[in-house]
Amino acid sequence: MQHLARLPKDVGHAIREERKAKKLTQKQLAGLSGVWQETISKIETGAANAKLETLFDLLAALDLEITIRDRSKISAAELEDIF
Amino acid sequence: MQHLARLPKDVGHAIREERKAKKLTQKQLAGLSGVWQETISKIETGAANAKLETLFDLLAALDLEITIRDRSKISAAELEDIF
DNA sequence: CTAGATTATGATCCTTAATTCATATTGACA
DNA sequence: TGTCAATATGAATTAAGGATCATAATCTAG
Repeated sequence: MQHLARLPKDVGHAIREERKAKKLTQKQLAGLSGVWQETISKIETGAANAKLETLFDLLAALDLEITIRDRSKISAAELEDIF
Repeated sequence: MQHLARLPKDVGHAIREERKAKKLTQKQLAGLSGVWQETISKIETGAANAKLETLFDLLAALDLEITIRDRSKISAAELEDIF
């Protein structure tokens, strides 16, 4: 799965979906990432405006990365449909 | 162009490259995004650990978006080579 | 329904980002 | 080289995130 994000809350949603897809609880992700469960909760629900470092700590623990690209680009989801 | 980011400084580099590709000065981007020139400088040079909201303000002004995906995915750069 | 796990929320403390102003450094170019 | 634009840096202030603890609310088997 790939997640498009244009707003901070999109990031929270993506984190939650990826965490659940990997069958991890917030507490487990906290252990893996070094970010507190309470903080993860706030980020996932959109109640926090996380810092980049915190975001990347979570992404690394979930084995995720981000790509930055023009909005006009053909979406990767479309490419995925092709492959 | 597409930029892979796994660390905060990668984001700064991407912002700088995209800003220059669009022939904008930091001051102009500041005007478009509402983020101060000084702050943009610090983010681009990696001297800041920006907040998500600030990042998205800059991305929106540059007409960029981010996607979150598994690290193991075939890179978009590779797909771009195909197309 | 109930117990235990999971997630959310609230308070305090500490740290740090962003703003703002001032200025220094660097870069481009006539 | 000298000048002006562009970028970087530093200080002070304000605002907000993250750590931490406590606990409430919610979800989920059994």
